[in-house]
Amino acid sequence: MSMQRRVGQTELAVLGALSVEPATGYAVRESIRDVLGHFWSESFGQIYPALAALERQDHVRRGVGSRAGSSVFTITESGRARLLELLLEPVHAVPPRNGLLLRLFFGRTLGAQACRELIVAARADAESQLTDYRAVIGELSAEEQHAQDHPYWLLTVSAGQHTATAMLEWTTEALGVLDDFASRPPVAAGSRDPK
Amino acid sequence: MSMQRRVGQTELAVLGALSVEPATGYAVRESIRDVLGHFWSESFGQIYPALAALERQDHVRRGVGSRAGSSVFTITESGRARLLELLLEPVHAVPPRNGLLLRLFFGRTLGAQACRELIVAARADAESQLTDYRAVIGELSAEEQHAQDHPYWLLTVSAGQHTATAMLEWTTEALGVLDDFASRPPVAAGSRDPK
DNA sequence: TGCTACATGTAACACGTTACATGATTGT
DNA sequence: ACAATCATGTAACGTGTTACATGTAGCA
Repeated sequence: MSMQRRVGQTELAVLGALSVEPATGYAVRESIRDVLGHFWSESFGQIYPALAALERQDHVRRGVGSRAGSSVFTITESGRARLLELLLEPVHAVPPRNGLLLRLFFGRTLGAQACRELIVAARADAESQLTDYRAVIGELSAEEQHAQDHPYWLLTVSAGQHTATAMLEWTTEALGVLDDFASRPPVAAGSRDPK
Repeated sequence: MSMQRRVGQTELAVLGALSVEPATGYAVRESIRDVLGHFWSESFGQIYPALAALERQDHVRRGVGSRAGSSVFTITESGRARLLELLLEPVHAVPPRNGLLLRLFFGRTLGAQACRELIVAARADAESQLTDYRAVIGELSAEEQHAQDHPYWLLTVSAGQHTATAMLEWTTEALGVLDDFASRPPVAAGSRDPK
């Protein structure tokens, strides 16, 4: 009944980050960006208020940091319980908003050339993602700290790899389709059967 | 310099929908839901203000509908120009927020069983999507109206198929990994090499 | 000396959903 | 008569980003 402010998913991400190790707000954002970056993001504008709220509820405790004025937050027992509670909550599906596919859908208006460029960019994107994933796997195998977490972390990387590979294959196919178009004489107004 | 209200991507989706055929606000939402549903969504709260703004800028024109009080919006020439302009704008990448992968990342805390359930649900999701895509392709080949658009529309469906297939394959792999865990005796505290 | 990275926080803004208020039309 | 669907619009709310204001610490 206590009207708790909903910080929603941010609370989960922040508590999760702190469950790995204590950190400043700044460092929380860094680790979310660097470690969860492929499937999650948070901004300072969310993180600091979330930390303040978590502190009020005693889910994290504020300690003095190495630098003047900086605070190191540590997750409490009640924070770990809260984290589990949040993890067990149903996944809130975000409504899809894919700007690339939206543009492609109106490809006739946009023009085949511009579509081609969009797909080429998507292809480059998928390739650079795959490079990133390989690097992440390398870093992961070369660390002993959180060995028990590794199988789960690798699962999330694998999801990214599957998705990026799928995008790569799709762009190849799509470019083929588009090239077939380009090689066909344009049918401006009337392509009805000539009786 | 005219301080135009940013309706952003909604403007693009609405103009796009109206570029196919004139429609009421209600019908615009229906077609966005039914046709672009796999990669886009809009709510009434966005659509009606967007239509009003487009009308003010003369990008659409309001006509009387078949029902009392209903308005049928038709895209104007300036509206088509605006649509092309919006289509040419760079794709605004949305920051990633994948609740499934976030939970999986903290799988050690969440527990192997709950992770399994999440993945099974994701699998069912991917399968139902694939069924949908096949149905969409069927409907598409059985219509002559917008034949010139079909290649582009099929491209967006193909993207969905590639992604859903990738998810399906990933879930299979992930369940395998998780089952390997479960069959191993749990290592609660000390798994250091026994000297 | 000055740049960059570390660090905290707030305020303004943009965006999007949900719920609400209202009513006509169609079919049973 | 009543339910479902079509139809329009607004208001409240939640959430998330960006920009701003402020300052410290390390290093070249």
